[in-house]
Amino acid sequence: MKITEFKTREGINAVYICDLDEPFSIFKSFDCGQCFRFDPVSHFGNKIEFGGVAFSKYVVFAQNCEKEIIIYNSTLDDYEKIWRAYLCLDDSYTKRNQTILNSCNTDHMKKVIEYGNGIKILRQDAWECLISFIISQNNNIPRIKKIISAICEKYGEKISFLDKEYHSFPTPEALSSVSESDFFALKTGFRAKYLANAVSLVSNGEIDLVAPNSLDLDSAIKYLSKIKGVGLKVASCILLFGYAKTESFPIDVHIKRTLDTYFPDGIDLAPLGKEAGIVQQYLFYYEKYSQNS
DNA sequence: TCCCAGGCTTGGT
DNA sequence: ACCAAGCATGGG
Repeated sequence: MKITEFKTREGINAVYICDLDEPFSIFKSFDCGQCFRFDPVSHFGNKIEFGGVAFSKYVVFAQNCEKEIIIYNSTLDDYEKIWRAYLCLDDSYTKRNQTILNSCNTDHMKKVIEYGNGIKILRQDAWECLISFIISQNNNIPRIKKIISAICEKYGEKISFLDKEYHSFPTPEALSSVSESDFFALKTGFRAKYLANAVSLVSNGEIDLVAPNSLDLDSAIKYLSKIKGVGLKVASCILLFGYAKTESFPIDVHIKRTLDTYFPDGIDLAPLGKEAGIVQQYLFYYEKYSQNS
């Protein structure tokens, strides 16, 4: 893996990473429904570009071949402090894929790993995941994105990049004075009261978002379920995407369909261990996006 | 018009 | 412990 910093014609700092140890798909990783704040863009003329805000910074992740990544609007320092972990570049999915096949070597498993190869579970901010996945319940991805974007525009900090304005995801403090009816006005529907409850529990300290880090999966699910609107599935998503608990296996309607079809006797998660969440993501991506599903 | 969407809470057995 | 209804909204 080789990393260099450069400046674009526009004078924007960027980081170029090549000779990756394994394939990485920016497209799949940002298209697979795990994060709601990135969209395809075409600022710099690369084959694939996804732009969005994470950790209060606007960035563009770009790619022309599977063993390179370009991060625009990032310094080497940002890369070390934020994006390396965010993109999960210190975690070998080649090894994980092998571990998966060792304990579950079915035709369908081989197929979904192949189809989803290059997906990485992004290490997102826990607070953003909490709010985002409360919004996600009984909802579809385009509308989830729309609502989150509205919340950021209204309550986030302005971030400008190439003459356009973007917005950070608002902090708990920034949302602490937002009422249920304010959330309702943003088309969150019956989730408005859940959001108000989450904001209040986090900002008054009854819920400590650092705590789940030192809890095992089941205890962490119980802990987060104290928040109204957080049940088994939402908690599982928050822990998988916001706490890097890759043993977490969220079951939504797509996964349910997959399990009914391909694992009629149920799936044994124990042998999958820390790979269960990766398997879940491969299954989800195949079920939702493959023509053959 | 009905069905579905990265489900949860509530109130009934 | 399990089950169904209800919940807001928008797109197909």
